[in-house]
Amino acid sequence: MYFTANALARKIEKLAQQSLSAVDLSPSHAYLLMMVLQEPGVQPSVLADHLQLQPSTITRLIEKLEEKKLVVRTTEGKTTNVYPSPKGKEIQPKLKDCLHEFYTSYASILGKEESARLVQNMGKMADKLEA
Amino acid sequence: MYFTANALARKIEKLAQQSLSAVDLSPSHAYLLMMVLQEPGVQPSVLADHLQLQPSTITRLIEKLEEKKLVVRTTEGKTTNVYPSPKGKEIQPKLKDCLHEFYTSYASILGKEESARLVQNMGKMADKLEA
DNA sequence: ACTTTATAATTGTATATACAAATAAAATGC
DNA sequence: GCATTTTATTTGTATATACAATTATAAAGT
Repeated sequence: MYFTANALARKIEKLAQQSLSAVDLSPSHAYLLMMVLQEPGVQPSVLADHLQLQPSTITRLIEKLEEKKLVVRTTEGKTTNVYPSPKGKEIQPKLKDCLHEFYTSYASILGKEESARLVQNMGKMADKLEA
Repeated sequence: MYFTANALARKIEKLAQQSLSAVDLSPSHAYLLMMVLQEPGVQPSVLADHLQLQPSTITRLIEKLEEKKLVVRTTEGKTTNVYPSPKGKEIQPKLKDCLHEFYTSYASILGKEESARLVQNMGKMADKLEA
């Protein structure tokens, strides 16, 4: 179980990286940017929740995207909002294409239904391990 | 898919860590040591193969176990052999218990059959992603 | 209103893993 | 039998993520 779960995660990661090479973003960065584009002003805590990553990790990801001038951060009191920059908005279509390519590439390898089922099962398992 | 696979891997990792706290080893170290105990003199390349990790990662894991005096390495020509140390042999029963506890803990959460099926499916998927 | 507690985000540091380059030895081709 | 290629391992460096501690602010209790 331990190895299988990890090996799969690493292989999926690799596949995603390949699909995303056109936008020069790691999978996590790409999904984070996607969320910011879909929900401008979203807070880090919300991102952490959706992406299932620790807040500190989110901070680091945002920093990287800020360096690349793809997002901007504004802080007001204890809350921070993350917005897409013009450059970030610009690459949205390309990004969407890449993410879709990632989907089709694993779906073609595993089959649409089978991959959907696997995702569902893994999710169920992850949920149960929550507690 | 991307997040689910990663989230699951991280949660499994955590669960394994908890089970292994009694032997103070990370899951990877524990499984590597287990393999060395079962096959004394095993080569890094074989370990890399079985544990599905890069050779460089195996080297790093062995280094750590050597520091802890749990294994020893001998090099002859271009091949290296890894053997358990007396201390390594000593903790074998405890290690076995911990790994079994890890198994029972996820099996109890997910059900025996369901977890077996998931492992199988993830493995199949990982294999297909090989190429 | 002031103290206490809870929440949001960040920073410092650590771990796991990988890739690419370096070494070194063995195997192969001619 | 030497030159070339392949194989095994290690080293240097980079990335992703986490945990624990810190900071800063807001909320709640009295």
